[in-house]
Amino acid sequence: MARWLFKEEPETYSFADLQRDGTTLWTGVTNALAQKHLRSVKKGDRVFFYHTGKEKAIVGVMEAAADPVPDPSDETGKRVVVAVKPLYALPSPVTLATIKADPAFAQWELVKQARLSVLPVPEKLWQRIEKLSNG
DNA sequence: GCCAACGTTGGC
DNA sequence: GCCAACGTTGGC
Repeated sequence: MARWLFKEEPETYSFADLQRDGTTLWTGVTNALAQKHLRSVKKGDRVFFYHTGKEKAIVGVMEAAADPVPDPSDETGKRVVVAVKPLYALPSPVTLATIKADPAFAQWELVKQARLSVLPVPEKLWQRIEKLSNG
């Protein structure tokens, strides 16, 4: 099972919105590298929900509810979207500042490439974030 | 509000 | 097909 991080502005769609809806289609990813990552997602993969913008923190965990499917709104037929469902909110959000302060994350794309909206999370980093969240 | 990073566009 | 110019994004 692979692990990922998806970014979204909470003003646009927050983790609370996802918990309310029960499931949603993760759409609007247009960047080529982000799309490449998105196509690699498999049903059952775990995904961190990162609130970008003002908040800049990982706030929850969700799960890919299905494999990626073609984006119906994309005429080229090359883009995909992924259905996700919420699993649980993190005990406490893990902020970007916390992540940047920890050398373990120095090589991670979240830090190195700020504008990437879909990125893989190495297993060790995932566990470290869960640990940071638990205090 | 500014600026750096990066992606995209358009002229050649 | 290259690359400069431009626009957008996201962090500070």
